[in-house]
Amino acid sequence: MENKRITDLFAESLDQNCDLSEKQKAILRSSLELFAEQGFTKTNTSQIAQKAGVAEGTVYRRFKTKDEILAAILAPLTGQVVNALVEDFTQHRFDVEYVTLRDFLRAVVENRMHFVNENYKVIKVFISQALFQQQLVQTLMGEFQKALQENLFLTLKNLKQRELLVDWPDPRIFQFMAGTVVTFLLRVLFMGPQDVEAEIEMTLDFLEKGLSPE
Amino acid sequence: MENKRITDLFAESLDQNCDLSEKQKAILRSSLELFAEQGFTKTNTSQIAQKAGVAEGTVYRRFKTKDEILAAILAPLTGQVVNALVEDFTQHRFDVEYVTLRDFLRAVVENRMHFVNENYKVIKVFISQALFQQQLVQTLMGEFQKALQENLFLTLKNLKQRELLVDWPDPRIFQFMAGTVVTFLLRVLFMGPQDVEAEIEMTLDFLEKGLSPE
Amino acid sequence: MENKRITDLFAESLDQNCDLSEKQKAILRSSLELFAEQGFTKTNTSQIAQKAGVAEGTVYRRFKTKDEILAAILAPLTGQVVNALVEDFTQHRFDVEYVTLRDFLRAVVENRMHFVNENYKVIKVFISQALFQQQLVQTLMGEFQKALQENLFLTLKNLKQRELLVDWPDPRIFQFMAGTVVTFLLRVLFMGPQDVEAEIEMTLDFLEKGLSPE
Amino acid sequence: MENKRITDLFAESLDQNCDLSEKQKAILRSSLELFAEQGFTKTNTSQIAQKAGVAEGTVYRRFKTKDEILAAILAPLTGQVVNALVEDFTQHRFDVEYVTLRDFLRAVVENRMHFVNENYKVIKVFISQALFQQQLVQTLMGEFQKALQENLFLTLKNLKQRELLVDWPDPRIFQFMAGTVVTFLLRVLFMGPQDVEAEIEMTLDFLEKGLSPE
DNA sequence: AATGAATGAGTCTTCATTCAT
DNA sequence: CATGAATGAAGACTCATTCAT
Repeated sequence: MENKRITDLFAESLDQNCDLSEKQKAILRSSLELFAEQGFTKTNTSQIAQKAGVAEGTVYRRFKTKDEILAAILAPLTGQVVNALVEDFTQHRFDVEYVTLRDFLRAVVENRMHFVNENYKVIKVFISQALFQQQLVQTLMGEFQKALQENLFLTLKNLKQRELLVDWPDPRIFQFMAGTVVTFLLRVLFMGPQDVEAEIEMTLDFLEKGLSPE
Repeated sequence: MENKRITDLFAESLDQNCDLSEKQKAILRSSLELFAEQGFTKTNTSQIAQKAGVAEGTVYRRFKTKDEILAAILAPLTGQVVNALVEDFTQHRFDVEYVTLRDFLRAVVENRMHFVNENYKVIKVFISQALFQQQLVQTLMGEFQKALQENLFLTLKNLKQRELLVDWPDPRIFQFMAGTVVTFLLRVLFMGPQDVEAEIEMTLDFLEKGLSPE
Repeated sequence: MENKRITDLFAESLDQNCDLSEKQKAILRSSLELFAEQGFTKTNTSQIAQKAGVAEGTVYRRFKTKDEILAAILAPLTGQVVNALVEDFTQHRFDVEYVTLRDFLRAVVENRMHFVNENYKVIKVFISQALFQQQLVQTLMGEFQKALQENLFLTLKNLKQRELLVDWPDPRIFQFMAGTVVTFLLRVLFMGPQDVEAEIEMTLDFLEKGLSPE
Repeated sequence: MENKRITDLFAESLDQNCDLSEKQKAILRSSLELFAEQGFTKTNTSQIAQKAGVAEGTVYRRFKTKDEILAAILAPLTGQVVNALVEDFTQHRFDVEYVTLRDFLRAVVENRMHFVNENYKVIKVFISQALFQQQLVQTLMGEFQKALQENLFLTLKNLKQRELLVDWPDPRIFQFMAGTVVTFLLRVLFMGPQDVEAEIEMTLDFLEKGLSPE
């Protein structure tokens, strides 16, 4: 299922990365924990080494600098994940799968909420860094825009043609959908994982109402 | 206008604070600038002093620690601002001013967008701190909840009674409205100030549609 | 009486010093308090100013440096006081006054104990400085030796001639007498002023026994 | 010989402390040297590092703060030493060893003079700190009192029974003996190590005379 | 004369990074 | 490969001293 593909991003990403030894994986896992808990700058390399159960020198065998650890953690986000995130909308399935607008909205929003729930630590670290590094956002957004164009927007076009969706510009529609996920993200970031099931129906009520054709 | 009350928070806060000398204000201004640009930990006190045009020791005359500078910058946010942010909705005006749902939504959303546009630097610094300091969010949210209860939710009740607003729980309605502002905020944070006028009407279209009575 | 002359050295010294304004005296008084409480290096000029009730700049009007304050406090010790300390033994009085060895010992020891009791703060500051400044001790000892030669040792000679005192070298006799005062001083330094009357008789018992002719 | 047990405290303490590396011992040695020469506050960490031949950061690997270095230097004084200092007087030996009062006095005073001579730097640092930290004295004195009660005072009792010692209260007798050592200490502190042999006999003459039974 | 804000050299301390073992 | 002691550059903070008002 596509659900699988986009959840638990970090653990999977570690497992797939075969050129990392067990210790090196431990280092990244520990780093993520600490960065998410205290922030990047407040975390020092001795804490990382200790939590990973290795010597401080060992950290520097694979990662030449502390920044390289951060990069290794954020890499999946800017790499394969963006694709996974929009991959749901490949043309071949929307006719069959999205019979109603709500079906479509549910697929998109629910999946992203789960993604947020399961990867909020990486996201937290990413955001804290992106706030002060324009380039991080640029890169991610560039990838994202392209992927949106080639996938989500095609689906939107299809829905509009079938008169299941209001006839507004694609970016605007995307923005409103994203808004509900972002709101959910904020709650997760500041209060920990939330119950998706408890949120999803009311969110769909609102989006369906706001995005139905006039 | 109430518009004035909630915009350009930091500048106003500096002006009103009479127990700050010109140099001390310069220090806070420079600090905000640098914190928003590079983050708190990446900014060192010599940069602050240099940018403010004072000696490093001068920074420490008024502010005993670097953290105290940060606190002085964030103080207005958790203090007067929360109240100002919800103060607009005092009972005595909604009958007169908010003839339609769109009137109400416009007042709320437009004002918040302007606020975001003009104070995004303080907000950026606040968020970067709040990500790793639960307490900051707790405090702000505590204040915010109370203020919402006593102001916005009363207005919502009134609108529902007049059948101008869908009959959903107050927090859910607030969440959707906030979602659009938060989305706007993200754009401002990562790409700088945006054009409110260009955004507002389409946002209102969406909210009005999604929040009208069934 | 000579008792008066050597007690409460510091206050008297301040009063006699007519070229000091009231504020300047307050500065010295506060400094002594603080130096005796926390030590010289742990006391900063702002504390001195605050305790004296003046501005920090005022401190530097009369005293060019912090060290100069210290010097002004210790000056009496190396100046007039040494003389006062040995002045008791001027030749013209010992025949009359010191009928017995115990009379003599009592005069010397009791007076010094009172002196210690009433000036222990200055002494404390002096010792803490002298520990790391050979020169301070050199100066004081130089003065002291000379004064001893010209006064105390003459008395000792007289006592020996009258066969009231053991026939040991003068410096050795002085050393034993001083030893009892030094022991008293230590108690005062570390535990605050002591009861002289409670100590004096037993001390005299010991000294009289140890210094009587064989 | 018991002589060994109480002399050259600091060097012995370093050697016995196996959890200190050579560099760490060098740091403590250099620190003691500098503290004794200039005082604690006037000595900075870069001086310590330089004198020890290590980098400044190395100082802070083992000792978290500058104060911790001081504590590490003074630790032996308040710990093992007090016991060693009074341990000489265990009951089983005084009958045999101290045939005369002078034997006893010689053992006590001579040993302490040697101790003072060989450890005056630590003592100097201790005193400079104790002057402004009551607690240091409290701790040391508490230990000392107890040890005196259980050792020295027993010996005094025995000597009195054998009518070799004047029948005065124990603390008073101790005070007079200590007085001669303290006087010796002062000379060492302010003028460097002294010749014990040259002092001891005349000191014993005096003490023996002053403390013999009437 | 008095003030107290301003100064900046100097201190303690941290921590990313290196390297001999 | 792994270790962890060693490094030293850099940062937060202090405080004696100056000077315009």
